[in-house]
Amino acid sequence: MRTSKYLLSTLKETPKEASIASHQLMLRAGLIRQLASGLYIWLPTGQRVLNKVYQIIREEMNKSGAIEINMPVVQPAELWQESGRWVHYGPELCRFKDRKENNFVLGPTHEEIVTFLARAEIKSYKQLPLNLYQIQTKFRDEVRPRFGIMRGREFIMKDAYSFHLDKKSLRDTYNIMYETYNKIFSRLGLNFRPVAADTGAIGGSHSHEFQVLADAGEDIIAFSTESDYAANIEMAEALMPDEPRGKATMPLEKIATPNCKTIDEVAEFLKVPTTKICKAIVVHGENVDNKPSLVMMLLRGNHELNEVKAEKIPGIASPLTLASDEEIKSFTGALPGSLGPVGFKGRIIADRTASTMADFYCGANIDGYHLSGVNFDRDIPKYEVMDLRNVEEGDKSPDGKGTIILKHGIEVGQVFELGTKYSEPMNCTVLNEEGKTIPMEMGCYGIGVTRVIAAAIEQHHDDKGILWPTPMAPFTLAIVPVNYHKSETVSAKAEELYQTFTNLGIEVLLDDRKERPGVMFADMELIGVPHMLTIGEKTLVTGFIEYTERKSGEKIKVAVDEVVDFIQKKLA
RNA sequence: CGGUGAUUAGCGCAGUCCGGUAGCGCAUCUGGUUUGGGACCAGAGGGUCGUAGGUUCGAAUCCUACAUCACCGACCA
Repeated sequence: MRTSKYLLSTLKETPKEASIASHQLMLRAGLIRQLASGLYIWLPTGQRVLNKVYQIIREEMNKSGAIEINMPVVQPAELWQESGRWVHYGPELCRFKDRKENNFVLGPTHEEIVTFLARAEIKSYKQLPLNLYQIQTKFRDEVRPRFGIMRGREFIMKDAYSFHLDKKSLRDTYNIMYETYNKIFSRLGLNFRPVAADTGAIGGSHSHEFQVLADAGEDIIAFSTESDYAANIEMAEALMPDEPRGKATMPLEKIATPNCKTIDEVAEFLKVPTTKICKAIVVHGENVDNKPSLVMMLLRGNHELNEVKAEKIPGIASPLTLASDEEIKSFTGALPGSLGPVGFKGRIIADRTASTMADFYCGANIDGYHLSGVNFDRDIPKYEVMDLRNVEEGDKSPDGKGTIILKHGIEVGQVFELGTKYSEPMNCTVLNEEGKTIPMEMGCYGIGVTRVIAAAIEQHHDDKGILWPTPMAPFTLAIVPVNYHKSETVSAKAEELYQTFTNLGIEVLLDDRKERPGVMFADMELIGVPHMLTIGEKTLVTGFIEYTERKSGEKIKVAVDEVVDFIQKKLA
């Protein structure tokens, strides 16, 4: 490719809307342009990177035995009604009507469609197992799209769906996909970790996420200092503290805490640490007489409620819903800020750590008052104990080995065992060896293709621009001729090398613009071409061409007639 | 969904308080000089000032509504 015939579209200045490195660099290097919130156009350089990622994913997916298909973005609502997600998915699912007033959705994922396909095409266990994949556009109407391509509304995903006669076969394919994902992300040059994960809106039982470690990541991953334990914080179990609960020594007393709403305010006012205060959160439980019952969750003052854990508790409304001020007032007599378990008439669930507190402080269920000297059993006769909180750094690792450390991660892939979550309601069945009709076991496996690119840049950049891992780079070699338009020697050599390398199948970008060298160097570095040859008349007459490695910035003088060998060795 | 802020040339911004010919830097185009790290000189083109109303002789500027975009927050009791 020649820059003169290409759309380079680099920017000298950083657009103001971009706050993280990958977003800034993707705009500056001319990979993407924003069309509207969460919607992006892929420019030629970005498209080349996408193609690289597609290629690697296809190679590894095909090697794993998966078969490529393509399903529509626009999907009929009926299938979503069958699976139950028409009601359950929420406003992220973009719905619309066609001219005949039929309901449709823009596919945020494709379980319904692939299940429709499987139930029509697969009749016998002899056709199983089968793993189908596609690389295709998804639309999710995110509440808050941000960080450029990292959380867009429209994005490209590789999604695979596998079908099985039994759970063992499903687990086999799950393990194959787990290994395939390890291979794909390794080939892409990412520093990543597979971690135990929640199944979220997709549903199912067993799941891992593939997380690229980067400070800009929106997820938090819990690792053990000693073992290979790794889990999304949503899933990481907080163990029961080793130290048993202390004895009750203080009497229960009511104390005025005017204008103290938050734990911090109460702690400040009473001059006690937040670890001595009990936090009460009231959420919706099961419906009673068509009205939600209220459930109080208790946490130690410095801990955070883990919504995923809370939502999974039987009898808790899903999605997790906080009770409104009015509901709380009419049930307890007080507003949030003064709530506590003593005298609370509903179900009470205490976090494991909270359950070991003694002589603690909590809201009195009277506005402006708290209680001191509160103790379980004595003052709170009936309560359950469960794991409700987020783990924190320094907690004991759930596998008993070492302690927890937390890191930010960008989720680039996830693998699920779905079981029969879709096949059962959608009647996707097969005849087994005994001729009996049974629902197929299903797995699903996704890679955020566009997000992979943002994640790679987060991990690989410097103050000059992107440092692509070679397999992802839009071009492998840049040729920068100095005075291309003046010096016949320079232009002849540049053209000759351009032809030679192109014929060798190397992706070369020849910068034949009428620009000063500084401009060309800056652009090649910004878009992150891993290898660069600078062709200048001065070095040429002394028999050398200068090679620069993007990553290290190291410059090497290479004899003119050795340059082709030199580059080939570099790329080997 | 809540909070904050923004919207003026392709990009980054000034002008708005105090109404009176729409500006600056970069980018673009032309000519010239330059050519190993984002050059210089001279000239040129490019704007429904987010949209719709209103006030006024006159609105980028004042008022009202709406839209779009960004950032922060969403477990706080």
